[in-house]
Amino acid sequence: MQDVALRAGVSAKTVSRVFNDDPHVTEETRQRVTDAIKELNYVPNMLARTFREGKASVVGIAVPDIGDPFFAAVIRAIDREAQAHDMAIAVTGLGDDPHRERGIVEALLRRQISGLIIAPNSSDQGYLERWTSNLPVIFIDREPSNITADSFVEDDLGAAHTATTHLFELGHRRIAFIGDRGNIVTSELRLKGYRMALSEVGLDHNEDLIALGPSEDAERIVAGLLALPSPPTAIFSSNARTSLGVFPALQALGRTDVALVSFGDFPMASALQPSVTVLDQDAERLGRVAIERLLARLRDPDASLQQRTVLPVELIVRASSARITVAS
Amino acid sequence: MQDVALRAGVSAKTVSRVFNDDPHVTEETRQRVTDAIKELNYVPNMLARTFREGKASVVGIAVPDIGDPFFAAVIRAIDREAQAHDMAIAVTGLGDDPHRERGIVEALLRRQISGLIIAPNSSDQGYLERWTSNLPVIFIDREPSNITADSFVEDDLGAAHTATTHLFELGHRRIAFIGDRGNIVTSELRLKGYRMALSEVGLDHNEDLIALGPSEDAERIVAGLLALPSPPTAIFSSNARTSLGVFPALQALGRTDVALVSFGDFPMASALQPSVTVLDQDAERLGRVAIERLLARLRDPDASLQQRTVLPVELIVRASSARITVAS
DNA sequence: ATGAAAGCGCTAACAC
DNA sequence: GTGTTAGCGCTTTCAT
Repeated sequence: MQDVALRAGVSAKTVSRVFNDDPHVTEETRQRVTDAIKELNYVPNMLARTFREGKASVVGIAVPDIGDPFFAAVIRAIDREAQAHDMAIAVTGLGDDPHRERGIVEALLRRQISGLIIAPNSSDQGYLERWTSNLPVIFIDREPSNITADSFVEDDLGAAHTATTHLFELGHRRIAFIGDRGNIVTSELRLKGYRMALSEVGLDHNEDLIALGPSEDAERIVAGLLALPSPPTAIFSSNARTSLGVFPALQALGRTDVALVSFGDFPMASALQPSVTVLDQDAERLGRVAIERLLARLRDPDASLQQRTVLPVELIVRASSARITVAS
Repeated sequence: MQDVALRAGVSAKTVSRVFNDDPHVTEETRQRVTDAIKELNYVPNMLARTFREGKASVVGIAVPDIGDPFFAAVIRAIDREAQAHDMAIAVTGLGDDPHRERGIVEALLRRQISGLIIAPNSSDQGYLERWTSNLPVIFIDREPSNITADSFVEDDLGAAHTATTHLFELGHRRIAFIGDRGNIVTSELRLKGYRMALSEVGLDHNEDLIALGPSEDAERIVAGLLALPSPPTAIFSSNARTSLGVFPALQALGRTDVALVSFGDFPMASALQPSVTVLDQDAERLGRVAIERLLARLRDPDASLQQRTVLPVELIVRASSARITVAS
């Protein structure tokens, strides 16, 4: 910058002014500076600027798995909006181990990001307390624990309830629940919705029909369920990751007659045979509302906004839960 | 930091030393400082540190579409490795318009990132010239244009050739090519491989069988192809995005008898009926080699490493290109 | 309209 | 083993 100033015969401050479109610069001076910038190929050092400002214009994003189509879509939506506001996004995958969450997230926070959007993995975000005073934190997909912050979550309990009831109404009486460990609290809510629905219609809780395990084990889990003395006639797969394993497993076993509902849409769900009934979460919208709230908090940290927002989840009925005859 | 120093009765530099595990500190002093840090809840300002160093320990990643399962997987692989090296990743989506590439990428570069991994969209990266002198830039998925840099690309031409030949050997004589505009150069290479294969076996180039258009239009495109006087008996879909549209389109038309090969694997490809033959690109590996090269360049900018690496693409034959009778 | 000085938080270089 | 000084590139404040 000094070089530019020298070359243009002005002070560093004037160069700075030109860059920031400060109106208090003569057109002529501006021109001289602009030329010098061109000639020297000068590029302002963003790092110095953000350092000075004490905040990087970067939105931090932490999700369990960047590769998950759902989160990938969320990230894309956030990126789009961030770009429009000259902000960058720093993304980090939390991975499977809840104990690593804190370390990974704090590594991000140390970078003085201007805000954080997080889909947490662990069941305690108390560690964020010390950061939230000067940093907007928005929770998505999952409620925060041991801390208050803005959150946008799906109606896990309600949607699971809807799906389970849907299967019951089709005549199913033995409905299995398959979950993984990707996101413990969310899974629990969905399990709760499932249980609640069964209770309401007076179906016994049959714990054998509840199978939790890593999504890679889907095939084994499905096989186990179907080998039960009283096998399920329907499966509620509690997230898209498991569904990606459950469907092929059913297919491999030649048991596509077993009804299936997936919590979370996934690519090709409608093209499979049978097409798969899903609870659609609308990742795009989730990302959008999260970044919008983040920007709103940045503008006015103390604005009184509804803290907890539950986004509706839509049941898209397809062939995998068609009204078919159910063996009793 | 001053506060901590004061409280511990030492100088700022000593605090810095403690943080950086400088061995030249008495155990006792170290303890006092550590205590003070705890008490004051002091968190070192990453921004100041990186500013001082002149480089942010951030890997920039620019891809056409963050939501694309392929790129999402690449990003995940990079993130994993970056985390292990205490680096963050700043991701940005290039979008559909090649003209916006430069602006979006330079916005990233201005942040003094320590390296860039880019899957470019436009056909001219000359604008990167001025940056490459102090910044390692790694191209993935696509060769750079008008600039030399490390690159890791798939064997687009060869794989397209393989797929086309594969279809020919199954007896197909009218093989359509469907492409989109997501990544122009890559598409062209694949088209070239397709044409080359057809030439070699002495098949006329029938331009009617080559359909380019946005992947959202897949249904219309497929319908158009099948409505030709001499419709294709096989389709080569030149990327996963289009395949995601082509398959459902074929299904909707009740024409799953038309053979299909997809350049790029996609979720559920093996569970569809018929399961879809794909050219698998191994996103995971691509991300890994890219970040590894980036780190190598960071360590030694002038190391002599093979600049252009072509990664093999594997043809995974499934039912959609089974040896079936082909109407002539 | 422009400039001079000071400082953001940190650390390398050099004392002591 | 510890402290002092200086400066990274920029912008805010206050002069001029």
